[in-house]
Amino acid sequence: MVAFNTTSKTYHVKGVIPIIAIDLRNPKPIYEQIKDSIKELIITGALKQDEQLPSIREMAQDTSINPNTIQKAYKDLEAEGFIYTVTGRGNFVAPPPQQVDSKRIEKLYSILRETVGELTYLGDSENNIINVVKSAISHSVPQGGSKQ
Amino acid sequence: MVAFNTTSKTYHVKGVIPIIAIDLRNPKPIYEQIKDSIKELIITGALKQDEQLPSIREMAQDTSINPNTIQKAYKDLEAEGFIYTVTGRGNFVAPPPQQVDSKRIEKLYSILRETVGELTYLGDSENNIINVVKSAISHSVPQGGSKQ
DNA sequence: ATAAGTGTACTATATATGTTAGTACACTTA
DNA sequence: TAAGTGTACTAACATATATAGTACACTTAT
Repeated sequence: MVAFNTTSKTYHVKGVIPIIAIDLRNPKPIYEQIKDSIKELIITGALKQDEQLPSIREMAQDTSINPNTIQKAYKDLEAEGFIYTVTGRGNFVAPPPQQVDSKRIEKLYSILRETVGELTYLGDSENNIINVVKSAISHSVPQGGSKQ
Repeated sequence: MVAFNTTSKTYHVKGVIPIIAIDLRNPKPIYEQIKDSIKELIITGALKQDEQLPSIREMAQDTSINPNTIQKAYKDLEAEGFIYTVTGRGNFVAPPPQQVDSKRIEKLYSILRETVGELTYLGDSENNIINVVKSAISHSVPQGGSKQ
């Protein structure tokens, strides 16, 4: 279920989906790496609504990451609406957002502009950029719909 | 030349261009905010090649930010190729990159995919996203060319 | 009721990062 | 020589990150 060396670990859900890729050399905090991994699995539809996530203790055991660190990741994800938590039962994938979160969207637009601006400055072409964007859109799951 | 309250400052270059918007409430480190501001001015063409940036001491004075923090921002920007430094003279806007930095581009693609993925998940439309992207491209300065 | 498995809430400790403060030195320009 | 550059340190402090350990509340199944 788990494979790792000194610096990186890959953790699987249901024995199949690689849910987490942790790189201890990566300056990004571990709890952020966990958040990013789970967000991506939800966004791409690899984890479906109401599906149960590994428990804090289980994931901590299997990855040798401290339970407090896992808990922080889950707490953040719940605050951001990606998962919901039921005490005594566990953590589950939240339904896709029904309300438009304009604040978050503006924040993401800001990141988008920065990223695209630098890509253009580095000499990347509009075609290349648009292709990456369209591919990312087609691999995401909007409004709880299915994909591909 | 400077306007600020307790939590945010705006610093100007040549008395006109707002070069830096620092928000002390922002969890993003100050030196990162400085880097982002200067990168954006270079990418959008507001600062031109070989143009001199404010000296470390001057900017530190005017913003009440510690010189060490400014220095860190400049050092990073030089390492990333956005500016060049001449001891005894100052910091200047570097020429646009001639070599393709595939590693950086892949990193930016990764950020792009994450951002676009979440936007799609939040229910934003392909049209909206593409429009933001195209607008960002048109406001950037590729290959040292002029703009608009 | 009990046991096992959940999440939650603490305290404490160690380490890394960010920021400020101060000093000294080398280089450039006038 | 003086003034203005960048550079390189040390020191101190605050905050963030991660681990360790403990205790408690809730849920499910027995």
